[in-house]
Amino acid sequence: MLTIGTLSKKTGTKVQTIRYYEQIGLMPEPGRTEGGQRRYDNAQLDRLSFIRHSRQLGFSLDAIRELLDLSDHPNRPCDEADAIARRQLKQVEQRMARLKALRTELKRMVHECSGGRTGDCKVLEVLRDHSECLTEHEEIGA
Amino acid sequence: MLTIGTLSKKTGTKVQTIRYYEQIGLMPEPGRTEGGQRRYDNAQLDRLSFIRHSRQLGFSLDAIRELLDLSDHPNRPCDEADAIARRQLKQVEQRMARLKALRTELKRMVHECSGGRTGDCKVLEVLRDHSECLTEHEEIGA
DNA sequence: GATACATCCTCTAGCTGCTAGAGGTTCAAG
DNA sequence: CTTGAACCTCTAGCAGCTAGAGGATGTATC
Repeated sequence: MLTIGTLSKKTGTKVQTIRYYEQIGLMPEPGRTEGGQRRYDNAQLDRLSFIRHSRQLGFSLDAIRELLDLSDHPNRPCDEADAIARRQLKQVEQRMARLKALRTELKRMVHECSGGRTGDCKVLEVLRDHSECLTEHEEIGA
Repeated sequence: MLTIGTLSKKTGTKVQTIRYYEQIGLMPEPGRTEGGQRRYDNAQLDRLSFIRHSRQLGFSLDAIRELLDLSDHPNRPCDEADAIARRQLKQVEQRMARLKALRTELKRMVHECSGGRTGDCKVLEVLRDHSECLTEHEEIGA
């Protein structure tokens, strides 16, 4: 029987976050002591590890909900899990492409700054005038 | 004299967002008509373009606040603007590195999935057991 | 059995950066 | 003068947590 604190340490998830996962139905309601404190078993530890690892790989909580559901039904075909992972991969690739364009632009800004007064600062100038950019970049909402 | 809608179209910023920027003090309070509607001038259009462009380059609203302040004082040395841009560049590079590790892992997961039942799905298996990962990856909070 | 104190509990509010909607007013064209 | 698009304010919501108040519990030690 594990306390929430132990679970927290074992998975690297904050105590508050574990309670939050329970609240949104991602973690099941655990057993309680007479005094009302949560006690977990190993299955729940595994589940939290799964969640945590999926988060590290960038999956949304909604995607994780689906993945957990699939994981709970070993006899279903796994196309769906595969599709979710592919979707995630695609997203990651898109984000990388956008970041690449940003990096180019930022590098250029920084390299051209000559260290004078803000009045002639290349960094600020570029921000003032998008037409000075070589690449299209659209980071907002990434 | 520009309406908020015109400003919105010219900069690609939603009307609500412009009002939000005003609320948090990023945009100045504009003049108003007798009836209470906002009217902007070109200086304010420029300012919003600056904000918008900076957002596209991934700067936080706090960073933009600093950059705007620097831009308003052309006689100060521009080291600071340069530092903010360098910081941003560093962040972008860190995020790219993290995404790269993720991509590797996701690719591997997807390629190894043989299309059977969820019980033997490689995707789910990897999520269950971090030790199957080749790389360290820590996306959370990216 | 008493005491200390770390850990637990619930609840509310806050973070970033918007976005959406309700319910009502103003402006400009015809 | 009427219509209808665009404006106004206000509140609440999104993801995914995180922090803090104010109090109860569990366990180790004496």
